[in-house]
Amino acid sequence: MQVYNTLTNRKEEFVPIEPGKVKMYVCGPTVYNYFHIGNARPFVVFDTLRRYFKFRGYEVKFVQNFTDVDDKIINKAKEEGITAPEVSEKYIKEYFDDAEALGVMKADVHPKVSEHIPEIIDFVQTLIEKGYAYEADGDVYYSTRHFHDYGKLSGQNIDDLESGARIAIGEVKKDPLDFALWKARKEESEIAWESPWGMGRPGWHIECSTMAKKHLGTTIDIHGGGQDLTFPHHENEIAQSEACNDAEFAHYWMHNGYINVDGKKMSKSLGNFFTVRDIREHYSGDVIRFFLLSGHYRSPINFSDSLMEQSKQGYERIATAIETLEFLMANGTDEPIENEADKLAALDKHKEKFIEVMDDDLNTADGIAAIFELVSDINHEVKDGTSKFYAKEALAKIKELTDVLGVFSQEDEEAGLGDDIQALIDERQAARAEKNWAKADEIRDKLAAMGITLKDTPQGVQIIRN
RNA sequence: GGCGACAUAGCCAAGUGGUAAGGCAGAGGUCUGCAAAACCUUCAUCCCCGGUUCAAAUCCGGGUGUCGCCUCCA
Repeated sequence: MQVYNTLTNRKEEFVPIEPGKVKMYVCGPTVYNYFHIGNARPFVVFDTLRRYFKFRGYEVKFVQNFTDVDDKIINKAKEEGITAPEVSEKYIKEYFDDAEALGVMKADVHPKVSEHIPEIIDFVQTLIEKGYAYEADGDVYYSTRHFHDYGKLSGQNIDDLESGARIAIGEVKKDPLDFALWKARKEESEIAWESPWGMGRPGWHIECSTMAKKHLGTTIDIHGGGQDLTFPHHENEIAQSEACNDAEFAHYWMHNGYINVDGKKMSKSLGNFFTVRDIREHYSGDVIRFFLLSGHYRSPINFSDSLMEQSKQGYERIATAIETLEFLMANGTDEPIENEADKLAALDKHKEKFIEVMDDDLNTADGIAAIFELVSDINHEVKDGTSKFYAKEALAKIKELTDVLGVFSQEDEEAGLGDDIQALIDERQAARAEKNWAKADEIRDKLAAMGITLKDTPQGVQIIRN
């Protein structure tokens, strides 16, 4: 498999550290709010990568952190008059709610900063001992210039960076490029832990270095995140981890592109963001996921109502095919259709195509196209009805691929039809038999208003719940 | 100022040297009591200019435009 590596700015053949195994670390959310669709992109993209690796036979250990100690959380707690842990707990719960809707699987480990303070302190201590960090008034800073590889990920030259860097008020850094590993507590009310440097809390970057090391070891295969984390966050992680561990931190750095609104990056500060929670009011998590995978993960994608609508329509095309096959599994013929086995075997070319394009740096846009072509071939066959067996096998072929993308994989509970609804359907069938079209249509409209769509097929009435 | 990305049909989006995937929308048709779904047909020469090549959307050079990172940010 080829993967685009930000470290080298090109696609590279993926070679795992341990054959057959992949160790992945993906930066997770700071839990102070519902996440927006821009935040959702890396969750979905790297979940898809994880699923694809599994599909290809790898054993994957996937770690995604929760940043539950942070200025934004502290501020939110102040605003709402509750404690910081209360804020983070709430939004961790909300994260799982939205993530589940998006088909994002739970990580093998979801480490929290608050549960790794001793490890973080040890990590910082080691950096101080090795001369990469220094304490100043209860803060601890990383001496960026001591790390000779600084800038290797983002392609920045340390001297060019210098001119843009600033020392904020209250900071006591020796160099503008130095960044905080540990921050001294400013107010009594702030959440803080004891440390060799007094009461305080970890800086942002140190947590990922520490938690990745603890749960995945000193060198990992893939580190993922949004493009905006490349600098400074990931650059700093490299500086910390490689200085501390004397080992390469990650072999492959993968970054997803942004979600744009009217051509501009969606961000909290611009206020042009849409939370997944809100979008879910109008579109299912599955459709949102389908939308996110409709372009290549490194390309920016626009978000808008009409684009969501387009994605939904495309999604429906696959959904309809699945529904029809499920219907035919019960209502198709028992007799095999002509050349059934050959026709099923011929469908495998789409799976081969799917693998070919997904192997090329996770080209989900092409992967979806392969599924569309598979659906198209199946629809062609289904046009005149098929056997139950064909329907079952064809459905399995679609599901095998959609499962990798993480769509159509959630079991929708098969709630039985209410007696009243079944009665209406029976009544309509009777009306149709009498050619009482007015009455039949009236009942169909009535059911439609209740969210039940009826399709009159040669195999009988197909009932679709919306 | 430094670093980087992108520009393909009405819309979305693959394709990075051999003559434009796929989806949405639109138009016409088949099927259907009507519908829905499906199926068939139809719908681009790839921002501009120059170059390399037998051959370029794809490589090189120059423009133009859009966006991003360099500050919290997925």
